[in-house]
Amino acid sequence: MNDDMTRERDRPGGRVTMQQVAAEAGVSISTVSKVINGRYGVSSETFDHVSAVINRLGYEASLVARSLRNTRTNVIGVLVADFEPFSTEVLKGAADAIRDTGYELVAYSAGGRVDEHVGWERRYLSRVMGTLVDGAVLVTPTVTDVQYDGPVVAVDPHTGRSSLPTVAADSLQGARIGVDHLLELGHRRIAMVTGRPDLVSAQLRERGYREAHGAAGVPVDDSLLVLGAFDADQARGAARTLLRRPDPPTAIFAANDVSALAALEVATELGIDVPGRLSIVGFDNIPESALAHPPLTTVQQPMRELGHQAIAMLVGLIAGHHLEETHVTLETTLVRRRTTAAPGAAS
Amino acid sequence: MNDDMTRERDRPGGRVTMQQVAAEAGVSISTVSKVINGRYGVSSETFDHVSAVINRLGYEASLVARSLRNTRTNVIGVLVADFEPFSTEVLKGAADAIRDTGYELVAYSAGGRVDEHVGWERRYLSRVMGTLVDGAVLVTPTVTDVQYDGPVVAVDPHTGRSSLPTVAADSLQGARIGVDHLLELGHRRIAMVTGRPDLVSAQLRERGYREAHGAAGVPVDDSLLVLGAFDADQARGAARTLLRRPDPPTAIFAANDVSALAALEVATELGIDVPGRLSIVGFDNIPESALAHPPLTTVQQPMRELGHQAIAMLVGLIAGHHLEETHVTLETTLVRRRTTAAPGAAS
DNA sequence: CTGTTAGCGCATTCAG
DNA sequence: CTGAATGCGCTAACAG
Repeated sequence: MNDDMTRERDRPGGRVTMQQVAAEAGVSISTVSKVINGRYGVSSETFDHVSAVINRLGYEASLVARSLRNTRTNVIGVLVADFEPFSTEVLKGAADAIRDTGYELVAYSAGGRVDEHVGWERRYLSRVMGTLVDGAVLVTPTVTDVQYDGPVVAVDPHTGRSSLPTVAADSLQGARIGVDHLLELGHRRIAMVTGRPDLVSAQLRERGYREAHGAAGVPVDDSLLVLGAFDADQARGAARTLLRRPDPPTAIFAANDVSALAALEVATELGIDVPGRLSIVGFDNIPESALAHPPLTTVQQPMRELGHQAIAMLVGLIAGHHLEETHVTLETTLVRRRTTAAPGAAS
Repeated sequence: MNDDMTRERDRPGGRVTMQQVAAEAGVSISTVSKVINGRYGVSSETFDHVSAVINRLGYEASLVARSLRNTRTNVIGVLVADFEPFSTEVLKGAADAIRDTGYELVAYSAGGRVDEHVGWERRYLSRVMGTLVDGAVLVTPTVTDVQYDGPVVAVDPHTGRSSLPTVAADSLQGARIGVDHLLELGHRRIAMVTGRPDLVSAQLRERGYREAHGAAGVPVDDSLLVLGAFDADQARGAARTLLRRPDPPTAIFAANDVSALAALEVATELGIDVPGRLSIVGFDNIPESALAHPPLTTVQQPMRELGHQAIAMLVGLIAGHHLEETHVTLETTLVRRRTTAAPGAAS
């Protein structure tokens, strides 16, 4: 602890302000501002002097104060409900895309306490748009009335007609190939752990599930569809319900990998061999899915590419460009690993 | 005159301000502020009326303006050089830890353009500390003089004695078990693709490599140590140098998984069978490592736990608690997959 | 070339 | 109980 009063750091965290730089350099605040922003109208002598003081004090302009004053901040926001595998993959793609744009990236999350208030994206948007960030990418937004007139792009968006530009994977096609794979292996009792009903992606996956059955002439048993809501806990419950039935399914198609991994966990817990007695197919191909035992067969969606595209569109929007495509859809592919086999192929 | 009363939404993004709420409700700005912050001194009548207007307009306080005014923001910052596998895993752990704290999380990155200015963390810190965030977690900071007196915790920190509290995995022990594994398999010419020399973790991994050799009585050939700097491109170059030697090593120990994966790529490219003619061991166990062909044998460090611990320490720090341990070290374990075998075991 | 002034959106005194 | 005034750190007009 030093008692010396020579330092005038009053804010916690030891922030140095322009005020202090100006005082130290013996000039006015606005002169410091000019030096920092490289504005003309400063003698090279003062410039050097002030620069030296700035370096010595380690001054750096407060993002917040600057944001409040300026319209442009040069920062793009990625708004997520939580940092989980899907959103972080999208984030990696966004980071990749932003590298050459000159923008900085801020990812913002309320820490998963989303259910408290449906419509978190609306609140987040109000909080940061127009001040902290120049534009925002919304990852899996839930509400239907995000009628925002600023530059905003949604990834894997909600139900309902949205005026927002969107980027999403082709969930319908993806579910088709996932369920077709199971059907081709000979499965006839295929259960589904469904996703969050408010998300378009979840609805399409269920539709794909039904269409695949229809195309194969296999009737759908509606009691085999259980809500998993893209949530590990809920999906575990759903899987338990399914697998404890007197007539359990021979396969489970899960609306996302987190749910599929949960189902795999439950199967192991109940002593059900996978893929011997139960086949499981997921959706997403999050990196974690390859780490499972056995590694998960899943429908891959290009998560990073989703983030990449969203940033590209957003940057165009901010620049005032007109978007060619306002609703971009990316393809999915099947990744065969070890959780699927023909039914009754007990090991 | 009252020209400013007629002002509509001038900010882009359609942000609603207190100004507009006040005008719409026919009250003053300070009354709106009181309603929002639940301050006493407002009649329940006005309270209800103003609340109604707030809901109708969808008003939400600007994070930026509020940050500027208040000392506390209830937001914690995670500052990263880039959103890559390691930092995003730490981020997941941080998100997990923050769930019950009431804090929100902001992850900030300059978009990988770090090399332009060494010491990015110093700048980031100045930008956000004391205004946007109440405290910060620094992921793999590089400079040696981050002498910040605010609540800051470093994950996998830099070289030199740091006054900052730190959280890191036991790199020395990790490197020991990784190299021991190779030694036990019978390898005697083990190369190492080293990490970023400015990071303590990288130095310890090299030391572990040397100690393992010493303990086994196997001399170290210094020409077998090549700089990879935790960077994919650089590691690829290093691996190429190593594998094109007339007397190539029979195994490579890489300072992190990104480097190991790069080495694997080069081996494939050169037609060298892994693990038949070359064994590879990585460090980190990022999710991607299991996706490789063949899946990577690696030393796992608890990346999420790193983030979790850092947040726990930071929250304590912000609350003014005294830290029990200022330098936390977590254990590592070996994950055997398919990139290691006895030397000369050509397939 | 430099300093003074006026806010950005909000929370907090302190008068009325 | 309510509103006008002040300032957080900064930039952009405008004065000197």
